[in-house]
Amino acid sequence: MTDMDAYERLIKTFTPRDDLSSDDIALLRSMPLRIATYGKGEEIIAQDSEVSESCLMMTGWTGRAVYLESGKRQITALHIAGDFVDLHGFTLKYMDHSVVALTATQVAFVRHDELKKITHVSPHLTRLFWMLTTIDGAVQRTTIASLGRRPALERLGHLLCELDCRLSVVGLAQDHRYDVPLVQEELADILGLSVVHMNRTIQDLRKAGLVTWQGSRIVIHDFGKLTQFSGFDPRYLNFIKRER
Amino acid sequence: MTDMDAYERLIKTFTPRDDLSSDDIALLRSMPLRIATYGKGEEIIAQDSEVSESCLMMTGWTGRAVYLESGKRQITALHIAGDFVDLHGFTLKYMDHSVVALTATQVAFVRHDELKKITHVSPHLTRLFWMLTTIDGAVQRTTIASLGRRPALERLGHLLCELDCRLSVVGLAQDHRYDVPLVQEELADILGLSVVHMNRTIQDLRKAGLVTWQGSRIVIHDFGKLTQFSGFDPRYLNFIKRER
DNA sequence: GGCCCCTTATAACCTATGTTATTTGTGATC
DNA sequence: GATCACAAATAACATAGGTTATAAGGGGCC
Repeated sequence: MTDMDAYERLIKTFTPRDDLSSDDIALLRSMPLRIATYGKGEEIIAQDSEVSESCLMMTGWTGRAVYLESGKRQITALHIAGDFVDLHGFTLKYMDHSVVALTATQVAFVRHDELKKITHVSPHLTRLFWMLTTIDGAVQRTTIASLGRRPALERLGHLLCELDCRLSVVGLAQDHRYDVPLVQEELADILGLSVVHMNRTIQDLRKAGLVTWQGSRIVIHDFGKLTQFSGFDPRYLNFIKRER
Repeated sequence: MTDMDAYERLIKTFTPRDDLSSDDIALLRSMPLRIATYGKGEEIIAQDSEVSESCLMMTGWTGRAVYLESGKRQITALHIAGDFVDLHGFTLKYMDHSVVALTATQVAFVRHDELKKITHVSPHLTRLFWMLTTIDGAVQRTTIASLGRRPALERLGHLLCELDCRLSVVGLAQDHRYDVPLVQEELADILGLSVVHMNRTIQDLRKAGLVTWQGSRIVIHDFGKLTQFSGFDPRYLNFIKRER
C-alpha cells in the first residue's frame, strides 16, 4: 500500500463494488486533487462549518466527532485509507460534525465544483460516488443498532469484525491481524462507553480468549467465532460487485 | 395535506432545500409511480432483500427496523409523509434493514430504472435525490450521538424536537402540537431503551413539565426550553435553501 | 538512571437502566 | 354493560455501566 497515488486509492475504493470503464478512470484522473497532511489530534474539518470540498483518506485514521453541550463527545464514524470522510458535504454543504485526525494523516481534497462536473458528464460515476455515501449510511445504521441494542462486549466485538473487513480490503490487515492506533478514550467515544468501562470491556474480551490485544496490535483468534458472538454480518459493507 | 398527489408530495420534500426549475418538475412528474397501501404492522420491505424500487411516504408512519440475533430489534429511523424510506436502495440494492408500517400507510414506489434515467438527464435532480440520502445520514449521525452519549430523558426530548420540526414542515404539527401514533414499545426500540424504562422516561418528561402527553397527543409547552434541555440543533435537518 | 507525562489498569462505590411480575386503564366487541 | 385484549403504569429487585480516585506501566528526554 505504499506509494499509492490518490487516484489509485480512489479507484480501489470503487472497484470492490462495481467495475469502472476506462472512461470512468480517465475522468477520475482528470479531477484535480489537493493533498494535505495533518498531525495526530488536529482538526481537519470543524463542526458547523460550511464546506466546498470533500476529503479522501490516503493514510492514517480519522474520525467524525460530534461534540455535545454537556462536553461529551461521540465519534460517529471511523475512517481509514480509501474512505471518503465527508463526501456528504457535497450535497449538504453544512457539516454537522467535525473531522479529526486520530493519527498522523494524509488526505486528498476534491473540490465540489469538480464533483458537480462529474454529475454533468458521468451518470455512472455519479451513482458510484452517491453509493459511497449510502454505504456510509449503512455503516451508520449498524452503529445505531449496536449502540441501541448490544451490550458493551458485543459492541466491541462487532467493531473489531468491521475493522477487520475494512482493513483487509485496503491491505492493512492480514490473517485477522491488524493495528488499531487508538487510545481507549477514543474507543470509548466510538462505542458510547466510559473510559473505565472501555478498559473493563477490553479485558473481558481478552479473558474470553477471543482476541490478543497488546498495545495497538490486535489478533483475532477465531474470526468466525467473534463474528457469531457479536452478530456481525458483513453484507452491510457492500463489498460486492453489482451493476450500480 | 389531504388529497395531495405523490408528485406534489415529492416536490414539497425538495423545495425546503432547493428550488426546482419547471423542467425539474416536469421530469419528476414524468416518473411512473406505483401507489401501495399497508396496514399497521405490515412489513413493506424485508431485511436482507434485494430491491429494484424505492418508496416515498405519502401518509402514515414507517420505521426502519434491524432485527438482531438476540431477538432484540432496533428501529434506526422513523419516516413520515414526504420521506423517502429507502432511497439508498437505489445505489445499494441490498437492504440491511426491514421497513415496517407503524400505522396504516400509503406509499409511492419509484422504480430504480426511472431513477437511473434521471441520473442520465438531470444532474440537478440527481444531486437533489442524492441529497435526500445524505440528509438521512445526518439524521443517523444525530441518532448515534444521542444513543451513545445522551441519557434517556434527553434522548426522548431530542426525538420530540426532531419530530416537531419534521412534522411541522409537512403540516402535521402546529404550535408544537402533534400526534405520535406509536406505542411505548416502539418508542423504546427507537431510543434503545427497555419498555419499562421508556415508560418511566415519559413520566419523567411529564413531571419535568416539558410536555403534555396524553394518548398519542403531544404538546410541547416551551419548545425553546426543550430544545436547550435536549441539546437539539435543527441544522442537521438541512431545512435551508442552498444551491445544491 | 531518573523524571515526567500519558495511558492502562484496578478498586470502591454509585446510579441509570434492565428484568420480571402485577395492576390499572381503555377502547373494541358482543 | 360485561368481557376481552392490549397498552400503560407501578413495584421490587438485579446489573451493566458510570464516576472518582489511585496505582502501575512505559516511552521519551535530560
